[in-house]
Amino acid sequence: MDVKGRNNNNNNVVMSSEDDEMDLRRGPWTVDEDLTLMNYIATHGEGRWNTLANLAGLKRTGKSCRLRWLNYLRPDVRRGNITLEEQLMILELHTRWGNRWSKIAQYLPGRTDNEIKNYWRTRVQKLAKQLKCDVNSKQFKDTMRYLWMPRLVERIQAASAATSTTTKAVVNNTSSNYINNNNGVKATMGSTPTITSINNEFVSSQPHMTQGYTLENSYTTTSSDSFENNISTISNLGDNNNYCYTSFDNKDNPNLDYYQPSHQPSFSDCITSPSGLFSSQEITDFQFMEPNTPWIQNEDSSNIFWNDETILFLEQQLMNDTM
DNA sequence: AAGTAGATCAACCGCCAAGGG
DNA sequence: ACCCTTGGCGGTTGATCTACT
Repeated sequence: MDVKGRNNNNNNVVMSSEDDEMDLRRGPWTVDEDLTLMNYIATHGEGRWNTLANLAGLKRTGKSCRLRWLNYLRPDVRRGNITLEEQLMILELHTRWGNRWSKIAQYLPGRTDNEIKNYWRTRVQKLAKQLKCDVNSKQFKDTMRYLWMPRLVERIQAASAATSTTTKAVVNNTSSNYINNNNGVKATMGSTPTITSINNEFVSSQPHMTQGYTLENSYTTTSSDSFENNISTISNLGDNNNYCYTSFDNKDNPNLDYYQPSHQPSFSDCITSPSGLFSSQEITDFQFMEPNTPWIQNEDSSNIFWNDETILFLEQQLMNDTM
């Protein structure tokens, strides 16, 4: 991943006069800063971000450190395309909670609120614009619920059916990309530079990094939340048509008549992988799986969902509705 | 090859709530 | 009750990437 963002000009960081006095850095983080932050947190833990920034010797605000850690450096942050299942989950949760991105992110393992927010703004709002209606209008919401989401479920099934026969081969191919031993865990992505954890210390061989993540620790729930006990589980969608999309059970439960639940797996069953393609053991084998895997990037799943055919279809449906 | 427009997403901003003194 | 610090959130920006002409 390239270091990019605001004020990125060969690491020349723009500072306000106030920041200049404070000697605070802004703009894109350097690899050295990342390593400093990661190593400090590995040793001392997170929290008390302003103090942390000072003690770690980072010329950053506590807020900036917190954001960098939560959105980018955290080991369980997952990167890469939003999967079809995740898209469905986002649409579903957004109908329930609106723009409460952090809340939505809680149900998408490894995804940050920032990423979901970006997804929504760039994809969903774009589509609303293409359909010439307001993203918050009833018309658009109905279109999502009754047209997009069922269609998305179909596509998930279709994609899953196509890939299920090659799952094992994929596992074998992908696992060869990793080095995982007792001394260090290394994440690789083609020619992408790496950050390696050796004896609990992060080092970088090249000036960029990729993210590893563990799935099993990245999705948590609490028994006190009745909604979470009835969490919608969007998973196993391609499992011999035995897919499920179990509904929210609260009184303000959205109308989910676009799905056809066939069985109710346990919550943990449904979170081992977004598509349920791998067993728990197979997932465990990928402690540092790269994002570029078939069930994370369903052959550019965004295009499957947002292609011209789909847009045309939706436009026609909307036309019919308004006639 | 160069220019351009649109898409992406890391990072920042401002606001708010919680908690402690 | 008030002030200050901290953490968290949603909204926004803008540098970079990518696709297209």
